[in-house]
Amino acid sequence: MLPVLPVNAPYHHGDLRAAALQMGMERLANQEQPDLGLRALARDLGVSATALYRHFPNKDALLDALALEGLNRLGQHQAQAAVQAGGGHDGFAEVGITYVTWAVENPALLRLIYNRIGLVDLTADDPTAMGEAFHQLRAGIAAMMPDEMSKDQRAAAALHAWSLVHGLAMLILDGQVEYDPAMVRKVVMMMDFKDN
Amino acid sequence: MLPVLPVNAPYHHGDLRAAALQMGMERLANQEQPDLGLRALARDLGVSATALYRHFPNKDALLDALALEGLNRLGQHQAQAAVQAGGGHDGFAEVGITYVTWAVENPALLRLIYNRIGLVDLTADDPTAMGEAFHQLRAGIAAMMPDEMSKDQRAAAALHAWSLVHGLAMLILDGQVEYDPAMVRKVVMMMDFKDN
DNA sequence: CAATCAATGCTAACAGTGTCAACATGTGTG
DNA sequence: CACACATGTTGACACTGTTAGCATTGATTG
Repeated sequence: MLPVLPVNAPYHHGDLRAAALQMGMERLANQEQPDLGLRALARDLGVSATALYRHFPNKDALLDALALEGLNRLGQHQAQAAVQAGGGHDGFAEVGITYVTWAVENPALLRLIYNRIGLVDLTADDPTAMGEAFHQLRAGIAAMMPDEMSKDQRAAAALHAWSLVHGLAMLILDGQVEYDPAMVRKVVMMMDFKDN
Repeated sequence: MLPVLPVNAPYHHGDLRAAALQMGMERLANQEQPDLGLRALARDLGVSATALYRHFPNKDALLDALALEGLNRLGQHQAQAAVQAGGGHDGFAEVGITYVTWAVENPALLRLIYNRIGLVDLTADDPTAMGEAFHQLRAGIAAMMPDEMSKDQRAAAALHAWSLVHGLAMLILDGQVEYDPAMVRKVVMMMDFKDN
């Protein structure tokens, strides 16, 4: 939380952009409702509030950068879980459990990701970095669906699975459901794709 | 959006509390990202900003009141859907589809509900009105689970179903998934409880 | 090496917010 | 009628994001 001294200091006060992002990520990791205000961040960085405007056009851009970093971390985490878990129903369920677990361990970050993604036009011609990272996450989910399904079935099944784990994660994050790893496993394993 | 003249005017300027809530609900119904600021509301109500403090201790209390109203509407809507749909797998799926549809039609309100509920202590001795309304929604879901299940199974199945529809609704609201009623039906109908 | 220039940072200010204290006004009751 | 209380207003404070203008540092170039 104290001012961070970056290793690389190419400019007269250091790599402020990286320092700001690092401090933001720390807050997202350590606090349920982190204060990501520009002034508050700048204060704890030992810098004037307006200095951040040399690195981000506005507050939203800073939040987007944090969300992108989080999205990349989530994507990596999920991809790694996918190779470890292998295929089949149980393997896929394992990946879903991983998603919920990550959400529980990074509540503020996950919330930021989805808050920010909601504002991005995912159908734009020039896809943003965030749209790109998000697309990869989606593709990873779809790739795990059973081979014998038709294309439509796969799409529906992927959405079904994603909705389930995302909804469960959100309910836990919002405090409606007490977090219980055994319960999470039970609920996710319950998933089966009725062929109708 | 213009100043609202209440029918009952028991005090010298009218029932400001009801007028504020009504205006808030209108904004939640008509705008994706409604401005629920105290000053903005008061301005459009034709009243000074601090007047609202005679009816709500602070801004959060106003938001809570709006969320409670939304929660009650959602609960009523779901209860009605439950009696219409009847029992069984298809009946339950119908109720789930109703949930998603309501969410799509009331995006800002649903978001407010879940944002506010996250801040409520649902295990408190003196349950708030919101905790109460929320508990009823939960009970309604659990009551629809198949009779032949054990208590634990029923709890898991209820959470499974709730997670699915809530997650699907959230993904649509956040813009990751295009809203398509047929797709929603397909995804929800896919639900089946594997007995493991 | 010295001069220039762009990158980076600072101060001051503006509009907006939630909130409090003090004052004003209308309403109902003894 | 007079009093008390509920309600509404004004003014102020601390906070926020943001912009304009000025200062400083580091890198580049003659």
